[in-house]
Amino acid sequence: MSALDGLEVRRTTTAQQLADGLSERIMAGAFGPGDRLRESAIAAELGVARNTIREAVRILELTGLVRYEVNRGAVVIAPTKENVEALYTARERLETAAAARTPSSKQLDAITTAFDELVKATKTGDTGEIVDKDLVFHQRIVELLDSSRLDEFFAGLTKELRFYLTVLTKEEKPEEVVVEHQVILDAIRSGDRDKAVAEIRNHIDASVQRLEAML
Amino acid sequence: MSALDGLEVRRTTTAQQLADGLSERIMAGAFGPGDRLRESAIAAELGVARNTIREAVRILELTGLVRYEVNRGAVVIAPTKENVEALYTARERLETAAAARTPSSKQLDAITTAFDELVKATKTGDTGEIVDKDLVFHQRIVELLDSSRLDEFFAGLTKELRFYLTVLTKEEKPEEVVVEHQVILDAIRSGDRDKAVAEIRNHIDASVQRLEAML
DNA sequence: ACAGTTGAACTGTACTACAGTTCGTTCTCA
DNA sequence: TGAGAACGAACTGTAGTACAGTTCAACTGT
Repeated sequence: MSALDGLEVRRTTTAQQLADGLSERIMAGAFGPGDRLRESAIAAELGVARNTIREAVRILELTGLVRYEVNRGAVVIAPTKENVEALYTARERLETAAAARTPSSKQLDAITTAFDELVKATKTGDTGEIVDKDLVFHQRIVELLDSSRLDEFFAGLTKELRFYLTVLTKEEKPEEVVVEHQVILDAIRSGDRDKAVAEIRNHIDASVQRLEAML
Repeated sequence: MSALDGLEVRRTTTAQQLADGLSERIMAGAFGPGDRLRESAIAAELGVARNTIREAVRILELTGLVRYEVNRGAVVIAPTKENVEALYTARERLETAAAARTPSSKQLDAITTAFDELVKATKTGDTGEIVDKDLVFHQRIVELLDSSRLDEFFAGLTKELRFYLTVLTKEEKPEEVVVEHQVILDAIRSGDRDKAVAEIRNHIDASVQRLEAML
């Protein structure tokens, strides 16, 4: 801990801040899936130049929240059946591969802590908070793979996942959320790798099915 | 097969074309790793506006070839020890997870075909060609995961890998390349999943070690 | 109903301008 | 002579304007 900790002066660009802001708004539902992001409108509203908005949107593309279509600009990704399936399949492959590995004690701690925070969040009843902690829990699982690149990739998926997870979580009782994750945590802690993999597969399959039922 | 197949008019933007062009040049070594991409210079040379170059470079960032640093612009990724390790670790996790799955006969065919093409390429002696086919072979393995999102992610890694692989391939006899891959193919075809995983791990470990020896 | 036309809205790209950063070089003073 | 300050060129980040080409929905005439 240095005396200068946290003293950091704007190590970021306007475009990056815009990207963050837009990202939040999109997830908050200000733009529905499939909507176009109109550059001039946004630029005018936020008081920045259009090219800056364009850069921000390129950053959003990087995080997977929007896709570019030629001459139509940026479009918010839509939760088609195919998208959801592709997303959850990738998740399943990563998490099960992760669960098949032997965790270090540090990693085990991290997962346990994440679970505790999830439990705490369910008590507040704040959906956003629950979703956040839910995602962190799964991120910690993926970290068992010991691969920074895959961690980053999963973090990208996470942004999209939050979309869907928010919907799911609103439909579900907090206790259920806790139980589902408790099972996974227990399986991992028990050292029974096959069980852990199976439980994760379960959890994800169930989510996909509930999601698709809604679409 | 429609009568209109292949009839497609410029379904792409200048920025995209620039990104493709720059991408090629970077891989051909026109820019060394760690070099900065100077916007005005490139814009002037190619006769396009600076903001268009900026967009092109953002696309390059998307494919992972460059990274942005605030107030320094785009920098070609450098092959530090950490980078190489992170890249190859991700590769190893994906490919071994893939090899642990049971291939469909179609997937098996695809891998076999990829191998045959690799063999053919080694006979031409053209390094670029060999590297291409090598990468395709591994891409086919990853496709065993049945996840389009992971396929795309791996394709991204591939762009970076080509860098390193070109170096490695130049140092290696074509017959060795064939043998190394033959072993993997055989293991997969034999249905012995553990062996397949082990051989892949082997192959990748060997590559990393040779690479790091060079750095 | 429907093919064709039109026009507004918007994207893709170019050009200009300037403040703020970075970084190598020169200058300064001990 | 050498550490550090000051300078300046080169470049990035952002703003703003302009315009050609595309999309799309409304309008038109048949």
